[in-house]
Amino acid sequence: MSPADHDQGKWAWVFAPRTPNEKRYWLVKSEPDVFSFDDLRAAPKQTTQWDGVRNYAARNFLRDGMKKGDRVFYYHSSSNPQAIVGIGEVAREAYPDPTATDRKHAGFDAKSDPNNPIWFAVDIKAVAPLKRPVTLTEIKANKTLADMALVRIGRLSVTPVTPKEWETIVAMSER
DNA sequence: GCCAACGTTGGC
DNA sequence: GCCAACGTTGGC
Repeated sequence: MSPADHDQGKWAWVFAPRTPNEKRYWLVKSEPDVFSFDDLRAAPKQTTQWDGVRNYAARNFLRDGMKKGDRVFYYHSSSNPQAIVGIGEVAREAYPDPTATDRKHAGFDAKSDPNNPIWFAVDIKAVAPLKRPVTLTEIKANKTLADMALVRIGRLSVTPVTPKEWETIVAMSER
């Protein structure tokens, strides 16, 4: 798929050309029992390889949308409560997901040819925890956030966030 | 190309 | 633990 394939459709803005120095925003999900925001902060260089994405829509956001320096909300799923708990940044843009071509790895996908990979990873680095977590309940209760991809397409592990949504949630975390 | 069966995610 | 909302697979 080439970037031109993203020109149409609902998410075209996510892939559209950027103005100089434009930063975009994303949300990534992790189960805290598996890898929490604190785990990320404790990792070497506070950075981890964000691999294991096996959904094409999420893959496209990750591979074609995310650029180095973009900010990401770090969301804890399947936890109590489900909430955005921290901010990270894209430390390295998309590269072939090594877990997809590793026969011994649970994420192995026989369809992914190492010479023509299907699945991609980025590196995510911790920036700072939110002053307080912003819960999914609060997000759903806020009309400004009704169109947020997190709410609309809940099961995706990588979703875009608009600047307005970003601002709104950061403000919520500060009061 | 249609669609039923199945698998996965993740909120509840 | 249940189930809604998908995406994927494979028979036809």
